[in-house]
Amino acid sequence: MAILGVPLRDRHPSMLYQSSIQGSAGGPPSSATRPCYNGSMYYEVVPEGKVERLTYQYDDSLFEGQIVMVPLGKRIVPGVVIKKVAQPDFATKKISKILYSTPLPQHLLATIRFIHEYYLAPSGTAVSLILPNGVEKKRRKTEQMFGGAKHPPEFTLATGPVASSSPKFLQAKNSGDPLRTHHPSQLEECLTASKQLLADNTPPTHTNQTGTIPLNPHQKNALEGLQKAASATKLLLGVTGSGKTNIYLKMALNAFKRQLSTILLVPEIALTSQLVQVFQNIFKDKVVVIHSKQTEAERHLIFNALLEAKEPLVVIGARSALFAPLHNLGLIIIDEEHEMSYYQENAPRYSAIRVASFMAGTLKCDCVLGSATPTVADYYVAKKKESLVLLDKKAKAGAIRPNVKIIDFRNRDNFIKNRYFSDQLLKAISNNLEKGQQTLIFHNRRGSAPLTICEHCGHELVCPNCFLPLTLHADTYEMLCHTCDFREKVPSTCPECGNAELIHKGFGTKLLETELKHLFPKARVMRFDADNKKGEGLEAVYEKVRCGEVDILVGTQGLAKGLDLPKLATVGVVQADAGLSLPDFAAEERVFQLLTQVIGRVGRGHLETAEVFIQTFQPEHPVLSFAINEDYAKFADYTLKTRRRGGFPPYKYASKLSMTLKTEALVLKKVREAANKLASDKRLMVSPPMPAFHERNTNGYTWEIVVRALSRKVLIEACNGLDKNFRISLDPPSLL
DNA sequence: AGCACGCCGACT
DNA sequence: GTCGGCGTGCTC
Repeated sequence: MAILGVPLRDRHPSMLYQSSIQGSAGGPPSSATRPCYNGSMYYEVVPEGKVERLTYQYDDSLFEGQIVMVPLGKRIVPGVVIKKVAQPDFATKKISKILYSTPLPQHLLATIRFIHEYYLAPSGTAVSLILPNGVEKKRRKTEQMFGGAKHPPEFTLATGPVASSSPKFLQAKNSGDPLRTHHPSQLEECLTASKQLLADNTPPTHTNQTGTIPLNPHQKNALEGLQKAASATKLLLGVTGSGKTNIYLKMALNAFKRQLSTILLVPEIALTSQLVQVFQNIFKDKVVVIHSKQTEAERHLIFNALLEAKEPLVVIGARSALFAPLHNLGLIIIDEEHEMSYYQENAPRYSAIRVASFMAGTLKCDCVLGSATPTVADYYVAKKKESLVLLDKKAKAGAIRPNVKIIDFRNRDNFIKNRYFSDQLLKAISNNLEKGQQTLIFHNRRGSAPLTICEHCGHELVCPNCFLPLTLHADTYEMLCHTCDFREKVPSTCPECGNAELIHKGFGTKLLETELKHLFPKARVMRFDADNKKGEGLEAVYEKVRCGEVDILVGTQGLAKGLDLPKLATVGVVQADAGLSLPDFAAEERVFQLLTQVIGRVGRGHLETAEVFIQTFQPEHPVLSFAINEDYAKFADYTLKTRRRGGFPPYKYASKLSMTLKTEALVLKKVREAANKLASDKRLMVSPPMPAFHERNTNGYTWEIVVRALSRKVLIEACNGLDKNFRISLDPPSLL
């Protein structure tokens, strides 16, 4: 690749077999790229940080995408070489160090630019997404790094020589297989399939790969639909239990056979051990899991291995895994694509869905979005682009539709025995207790009581940092801020007037837990929410519930994801409309998603009957009936109509501009100024400035403007020239 | 992240 | 008229 150590061209050979991006974008004419032995060469580099491209000098040829260290102010920071340029008319500093001879894959360079232009984010923040923390650091030998006891379960060090071409520390661990301890689940067939595959002794490392993933006719249909879809990004709308995983596996295997890697994004890796297992059974040591428990050094080593990998891999991880430096990326799968965790809230504010879609377009590869409840915006786009594929048959024989009952919270006759739990729900719980079956109770508020006020003077207890109401936690006798974790002992008297008339209003999961323990003294009640002790994650709770150590599980919506409990007979939603009153265009959508997930927890064919009780103040709300009837299409039509009427996404592009300053007067002045300026453009729909949902914190006061336009280009242009104090959020998933 | 720059109030 | 507080923005 090089003569006398000098590369012949700016494109690394590893990029050549890939489809080139955007024609000739980037590369200078070949005459300019000829090696230059004594003169200086100049390169645009994007350093990490809130920075754009800066020009540096270097005495040798460099590849586009090479990772370097550059001086920036008084510091030396990592950066990425973007392209070679002519000598600029200003003084330049010298690139301090070359960190890797292998450059980043071309599609990631295009992605840096995309995030900058599409989200108005500084290019340097996009670079930070790609480079691991401490790329510049020397790391100890891998044996030491991965040999410790604290390393995560999915990884282990392969000690000694291994007859495999993959990097040693990427080897998947095969001991402690959760398959042996776990009960059947929605992934059962995949597990069976992968076991068969193992029995056939045809791991993908062998070239004469004959193993196949058995697909039922519906799945086969869906796969064909995906292959025929008009655009690179496709939406797989698959109901719970329809076997989307089989289709993911099949497509990843197809990519693998073509020597191409797959990235599989999941909302939270902690809840995904089964999915990881299924992929590891098929792809063995070619599976690389990226998760939040990895240390900086481990992540760095994985980055190195991916960058240098010569063979296809399957990378599984949360949002940030999308930026894995794979040179042969051939497929992106995003599971549960509606999840909020695919949006990054801090700079660069981006949607992993949109960025993945861009990457797929760039690489001309598939991007599959999977969900039973996709966002209506993604549904709308997929349908319009003829890239929507339905998978609506349950794969599992014997799966039943749960019996869903709506209970009117306003009718107190339904709540004679208890003010939070309807008589019907209580009856179902006692039935379950007799039969040794389990109950799941959902409520969206943590703590005991979300509001504490003085009856005498009306003073409300608020957090001194966030100015948000403090929540009573009766078990520890503390007042807690759910935003900044501030805590104090419950005051006996009002801090304002000194009166002892403090009362606690509303109810949270801790209160419900206490109530249930009262109502069913013999039952084993457990609570799961963000207040659980460290180390007592969902997996641990899940295991306890599975083993039958718990009769009633109370929790927030975090519980709704991924649980598969064979003895679960009843699910209760304490107040289903809690989210409907939020002043946000996506509020109904999130309630629909939650209810659908909740209903999906039961009726998986383990028991003959399954019941869901939905208590609500708005029993006639259409979103409830769409969820109960499991009718996504009707829900989407209804929601799209209201979006069109209100001028919200996907019919208009939206941007939220927020500014935080020391004094209210100052923000107000600046925000009004900007709003007036924006309003002069008739193509824009500008909301009057509003105080933010979290109006006040220690940094000052926050106000917001929402700007909408039919054209995204118009919106971008309008947002581009604004006051630098604005935080710009384009296509925000929520306007709260 | 660190530093220069500049704008405003307090003081020689 | 000068010193120094800190808020703003640049770093090739």
